[in-house]
Amino acid sequence: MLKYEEIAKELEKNISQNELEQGSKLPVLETLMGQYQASKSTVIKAISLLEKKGLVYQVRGSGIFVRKQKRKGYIRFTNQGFSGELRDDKITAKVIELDIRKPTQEAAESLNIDLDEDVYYVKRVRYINGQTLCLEESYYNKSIVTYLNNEIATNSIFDYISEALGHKIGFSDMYLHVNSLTKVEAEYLGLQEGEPKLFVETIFHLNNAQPFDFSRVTYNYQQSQFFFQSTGYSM
Amino acid sequence: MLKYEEIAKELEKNISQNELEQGSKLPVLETLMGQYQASKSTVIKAISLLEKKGLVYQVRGSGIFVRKQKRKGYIRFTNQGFSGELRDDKITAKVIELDIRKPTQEAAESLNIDLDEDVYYVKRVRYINGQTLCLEESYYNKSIVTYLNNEIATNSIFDYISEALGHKIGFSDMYLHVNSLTKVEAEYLGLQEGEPKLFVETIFHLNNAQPFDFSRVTYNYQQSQFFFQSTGYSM
DNA sequence: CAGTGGTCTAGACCACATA
DNA sequence: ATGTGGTCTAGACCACTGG
Repeated sequence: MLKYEEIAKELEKNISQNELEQGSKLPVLETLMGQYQASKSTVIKAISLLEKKGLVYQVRGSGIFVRKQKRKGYIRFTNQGFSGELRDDKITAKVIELDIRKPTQEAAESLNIDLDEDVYYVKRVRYINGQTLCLEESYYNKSIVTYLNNEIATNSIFDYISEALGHKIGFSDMYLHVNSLTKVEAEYLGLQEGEPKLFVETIFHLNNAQPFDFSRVTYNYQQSQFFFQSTGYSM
Repeated sequence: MLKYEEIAKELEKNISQNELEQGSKLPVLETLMGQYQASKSTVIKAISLLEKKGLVYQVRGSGIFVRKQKRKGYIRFTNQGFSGELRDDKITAKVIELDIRKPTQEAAESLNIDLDEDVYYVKRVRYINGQTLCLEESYYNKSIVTYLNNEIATNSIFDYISEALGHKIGFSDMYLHVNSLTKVEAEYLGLQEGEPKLFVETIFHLNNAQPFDFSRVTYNYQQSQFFFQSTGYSM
């Protein structure tokens, strides 16, 4: 673990342990430099990381202050997308389908493969604290995600890909829509046809930019309360 | 303008002018250092900025590559929220109401003011390329935003706040829901009652963390196609 | 104008990707 | 093994805030 990550982690721990309120001032840079035996740049880098996460805000010439989320019960939406953060809640999944097949046109384009290449297709319903959260269909490029089974799909597929298969997950592109539930979708989510839905398509890439997963997710609007922190207004 | 911002701007210009494809490799760091007469750290900082914007991705030990958006016609959703980016399209606004009043309970809490303090209330419909984009209600803390009129509200209120009033806009907290349109909302947006909507509440803060604007925005789902780029998967 | 955060540099050294 | 990106440092200097 890098030094600036270490420092960021420590600071984060201090903030939550001491239950610092919004607006609380952190120690000045020089103090932090001494405390963590690090150079100014390194400390600033650590703090910028926290700023990116939405935990602090910096005011030039004044100080570094704690930032807090006002409302509770919202799913945090970060630069990693939702899924990276859902680990905090009790998320479970039920696998509905899992097989090897040929991709749809859209999946093939998104994954940058031919229509006759194999993909793992996974259809799951995910639950948050016992309620249906979303219906998910995913297409994994089989030449990258070489094996999948029911047990893996019931837990975190991404953990498996990075830990067991040793792939490094990189960036992703998300496309969001709002629309009405089809009959089939409504049944899976325990809702009524025509009720609203949040529909998110995501293309996940490896570290080296190769797409390995194309997913189409329909969210239960009753559980879909998202929180998003923006940082800085420039231009 | 800072040196690393300058470099980032130049690089961005080069990417778009040369129409570089996804995966194109940028010159190596040493070249860029020479080209812009800057130190390694400064160049890296510039590139990190571009990475944050979703324009490039970096692969350690390999290079820096161009990243491109696959689908067209989506509104980009960045760390600045939507509005920061909407400038590219033809956005217009029609003011429906504009007056000084007392805040609602929710607005008072969000703005951190008392129920008997004054706010500017603005209700607008915004259009994108002639179509209704959203219905927006905003509450501005009058002790900060001391004056507003119809003309300002027809254009960009935020430009006015930062340029004419000299305030520095800082971070914001956004809360997203999906739900169904009420009859009134549907009328403003030219849709039917019960159709889906994306509903976003945002608290905007100044540089010094003081909230100055609480807004409630209902989006026309037909125009609400958002694009979001995530960077990096850690933890 | 004092206090504090932020930029920028040169250079040592490290970590990863690719062949 | 080599090329390439990234961390880290010490210190000079700059920019903003607030009394």
